[in-house]
Amino acid sequence: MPTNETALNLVDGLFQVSFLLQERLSRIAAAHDLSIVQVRLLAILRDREPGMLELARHLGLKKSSLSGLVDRAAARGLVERLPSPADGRAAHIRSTPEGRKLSRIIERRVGKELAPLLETLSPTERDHFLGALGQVLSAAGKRK
Amino acid sequence: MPTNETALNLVDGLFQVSFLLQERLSRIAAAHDLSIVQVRLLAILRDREPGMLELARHLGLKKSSLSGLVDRAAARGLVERLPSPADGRAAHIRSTPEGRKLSRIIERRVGKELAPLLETLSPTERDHFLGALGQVLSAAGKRK
DNA sequence: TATTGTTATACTCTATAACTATA
DNA sequence: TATAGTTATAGAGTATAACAATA
Repeated sequence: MPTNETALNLVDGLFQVSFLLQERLSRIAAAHDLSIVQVRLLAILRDREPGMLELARHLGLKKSSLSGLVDRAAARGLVERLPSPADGRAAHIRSTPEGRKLSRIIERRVGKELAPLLETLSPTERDHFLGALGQVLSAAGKRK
Repeated sequence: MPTNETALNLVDGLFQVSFLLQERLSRIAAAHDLSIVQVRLLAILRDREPGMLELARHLGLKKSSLSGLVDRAAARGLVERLPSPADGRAAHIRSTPEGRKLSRIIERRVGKELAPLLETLSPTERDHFLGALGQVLSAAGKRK
């Protein structure tokens, strides 16, 4: 069954690439004293000011886990808590200029490190690759 | 520059898929009271009996980090330490039958959960996808 | 009562530095 | 001296459960 064979190898290859990306990102983040989850936090806050619950959902965390995460980011001046005008219980989280700057630095650095890994692919191959990734995300409901 | 555009989207798409995989794996592992790193540990031990340093290198960890990791896995009866006959300082780590069984269960479960995400791709698309992943790994030096 | 968020507590994971035992 | 591994210690990240304040 060659089809199943490919499917199996695909799962394997996907995880190998996934771990590769996580390692690279982790190393780059660590060079700026950040963890992967802090990088994700800053990335989300680049175009949003969500509440704690919404942020927890985006990151797949419990709200209590997020409290500490935001505490540590806030202590470093990367994010700040804003009281919600509409709801006295709620807080909105906003990244500071320094937080956004750091996020951009990380993003650029990651792009620069990963570019060589993609340059061996022809433009056509890249298009197909991107298409396949899109289909996977779509099938997972991560894209409309 | 459409080529750079695709490259940028590719990095983005790769990370989206990567986080998707990590979340799925994490959830499946957690259902068996395992972390991702414990799953990786058991996977490595499926066909090897490495020493602590070699294991640390495979996992990208410091040897001291590995001590605790192996401690916890051993306490659950998933792995065991064997004295090295050749070197009195060294230990070899071996997975127990239960550890190997658990590793197979996780692997099957992951395959079953991810299969639907790949079924939307045609056999040809899968081949191309697998080829692209292989090229990325190759460029990263993760493959000969 | 229900919801938003924090706090208390406990555990895993990781690192650095110091240590033990063997080579 | 050098190497394989453990231990001590510290901090991040996560979860559950209990709590406070507001809706």
